[in-house]
Amino acid sequence: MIPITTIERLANHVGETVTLRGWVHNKSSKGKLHFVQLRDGSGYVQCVVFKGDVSEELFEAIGHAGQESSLVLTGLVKAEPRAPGGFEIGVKAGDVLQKVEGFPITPKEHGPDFLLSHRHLWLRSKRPWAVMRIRDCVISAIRRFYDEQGFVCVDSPIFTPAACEGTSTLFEVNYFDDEKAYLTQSGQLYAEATAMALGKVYCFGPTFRAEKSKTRRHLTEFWMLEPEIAYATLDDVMQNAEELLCYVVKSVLERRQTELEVLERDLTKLHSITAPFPRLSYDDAHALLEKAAPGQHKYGDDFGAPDETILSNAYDRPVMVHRYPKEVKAFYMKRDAADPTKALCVDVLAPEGIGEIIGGSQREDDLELLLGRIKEHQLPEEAFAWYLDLRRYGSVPHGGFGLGLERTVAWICGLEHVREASPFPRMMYRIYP
RNA sequence: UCCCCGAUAGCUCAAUGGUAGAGCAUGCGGCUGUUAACCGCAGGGUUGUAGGUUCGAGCCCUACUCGGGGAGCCA
Repeated sequence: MIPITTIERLANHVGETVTLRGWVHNKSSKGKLHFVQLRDGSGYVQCVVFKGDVSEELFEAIGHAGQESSLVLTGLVKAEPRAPGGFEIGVKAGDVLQKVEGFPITPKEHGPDFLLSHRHLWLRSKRPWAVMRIRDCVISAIRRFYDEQGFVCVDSPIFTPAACEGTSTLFEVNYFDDEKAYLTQSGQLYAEATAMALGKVYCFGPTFRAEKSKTRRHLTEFWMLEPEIAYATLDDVMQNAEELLCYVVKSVLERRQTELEVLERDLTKLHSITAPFPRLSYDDAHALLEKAAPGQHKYGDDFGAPDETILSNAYDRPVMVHRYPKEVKAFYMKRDAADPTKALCVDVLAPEGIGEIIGGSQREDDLELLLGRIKEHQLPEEAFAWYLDLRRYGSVPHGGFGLGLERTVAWICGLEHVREASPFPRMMYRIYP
């Protein structure tokens, strides 16, 4: 009985005859010899078909099988230095399930519009393959990290009755009677409720922003991880974020080396991601900017994209900027007792121009102060009644953060644009496929 | 919402206002070590849409549509 295996596991089968099931990634023929670059989802391997080794029919069929033809091949696994990847299959038998002609995505250059319109097929290319496998590794590392620390995954709802922060543009859903509903823009408020119930929690799910943003850092729909920790201070939140990022990067380096090579990622940049990350107060960050680009940043304003670029380029690892002026931050953030003009918040800026990958804070835990802010921001008080209950019954210091999955993956993979970090990216002018 | 850029063969692009081209892909043929193979032959076009200027528009002008990059805002 010939074992069926995957390309990923070929190293365990050298010298054996195995069966692989996959697709033609590329092919070049040299008379009585076909080189088939086979892909099966787990990897890529070269299969060599000599005319004398297989039936006349199979040799002909493989000769006419274009890119993405589906086929099953059986052959001897050899270590072969001349082959890409180091292994090669000496094909003895097989079957072409479907012969394909004219697969649109050829091994040549393509523009972003064409590729995005063919995303369902583009995913079969090597780059997306590597990115999706790293994305998966990031997700599982995140879950493992929190699982090991005793966090409970409790997901927040996607439909919400009101805006979380009251500022962003939301997607309206017309379904619920007599009441407007929206797609969530953050699961945080609900995570605060579950943190009061279960202690240490996180939610991890899709998030929607209807902002008319058109940059390489923006998606209309993206995945966000939001841990929330009861009895945590801002320092605890920063430490947790730092540990998480180190754990995730280490995990990718250990488990996805081949994929990082496919992406030609500079590994030294990932190896330097170790604790401690630089911690910079807003005031220090402003001073740094004044020195680097005098007059560019106005004290009191939030940092713009050019400011963030300067700040992140100053370090070889993510930089944590904390204690922003309260005016530029959300209503639910607690004030710094040492300086009431500042909020106890932190933004983590990834290196290499990806920008903010984490935004977090210690939350306001005082009922009266929180109520005052809701009024100040002219938010609908009724919609926040349940949220205020959390400060009415056993309020404690607590905090958490939100991590943008696609931005994190884009940073780790060294991608130009976050859209490549999403299997089917949704953007302002793109909903297909 | 604002600023900048683009749209020509399936793809990536070229074409001084004067016969619309190349490479790749596709099909057929050749080749026993290819790595985006190579060689030969073949098919492939309402130049995004609508209007205008001109003897003549892929090229100049106007509007629109679609897309890309960036700003603001954010993860």
